Amino acid sequence: MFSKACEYGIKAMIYIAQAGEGGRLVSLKEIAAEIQSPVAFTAKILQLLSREGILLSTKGAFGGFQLAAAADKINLAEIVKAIDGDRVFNGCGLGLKECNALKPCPVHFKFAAFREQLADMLQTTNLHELAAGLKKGVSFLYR
Amino acid sequence: MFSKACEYGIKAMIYIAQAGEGGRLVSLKEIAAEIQSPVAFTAKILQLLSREGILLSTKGAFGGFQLAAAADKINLAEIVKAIDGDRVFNGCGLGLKECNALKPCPVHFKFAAFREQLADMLQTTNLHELAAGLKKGVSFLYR
DNA sequence: TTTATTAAGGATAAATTTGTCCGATTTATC
DNA sequence: GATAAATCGGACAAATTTATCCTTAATAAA
Repeated sequence: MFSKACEYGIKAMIYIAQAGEGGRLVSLKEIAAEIQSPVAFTAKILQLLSREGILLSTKGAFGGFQLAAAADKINLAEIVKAIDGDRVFNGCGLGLKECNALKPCPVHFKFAAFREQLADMLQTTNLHELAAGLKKGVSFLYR
Repeated sequence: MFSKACEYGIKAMIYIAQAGEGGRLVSLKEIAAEIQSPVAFTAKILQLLSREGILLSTKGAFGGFQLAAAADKINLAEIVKAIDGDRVFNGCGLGLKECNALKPCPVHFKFAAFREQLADMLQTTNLHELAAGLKKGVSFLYR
């Protein structure tokens, strides 16, 4: 569904939303430990998210990352788009370059409905609610 | 969503359903040309589908492939499972090894509904209907 | 000012997926 | 029996994704 990079990216953002409340900066080391991801690879992903403007980074001692907006203003779609592009939202189910209602692949209309549901879900799910579940201990970032 | 191998596999099966009516054997060469896929790679995928029992292969001159069952008895879920395994059906959206209602990842329940819809769609979509669209010229396998 | 800590970023390596090549085998036809 | 057409299957190569290493730059604190 998503690339590994995107999975790490989503987990990192959820963790930062949960751990970075009150403007506290969260370090790469802490993030990678909490989401059980390879440190250097995670660094690349956080760099990307920073360049994309949905994360803020601060260098130097006691530096780290924080969300670029309130957690309830950042949705999953933004993160997925930043890392995996819009393949998830627009890409053809059978990989055709051009696939649309006028010249559809055989599964085009079967997929359309469901792709729309996915897009809607990603757009309406924000980091605040996901972080809340984590905080309450009803959801988990590893295992 | 699906691997490239799986995309080719689905396209190949749809094409065979359409071109192999009346028990006609369809050759690898023809299939690869029609779905615009690399011949040798497609061969591997068809071999796999044959081993999985959803395709029948015949060696030798005038040999080729045919569906192992009536087109309306083969659904997309079988093909996807044969090639990509059940990752699509069971895998966690964030890549966790263990992710279930008892120990869910943060997006588990958000994904569950939609994954179910996907599984349902794949299970209820059969090759016959997809091939029909192709035959009528309302859907396409390349571009 | 020195030191420790932290992110940035380039180069490289490992793993996986995708794709190619080629000889062996099977089968129909001449 | 020889030949041509077709799949099988193993080895290899290329491309992409995932992961690592190392140097540089920035910042806070001692």
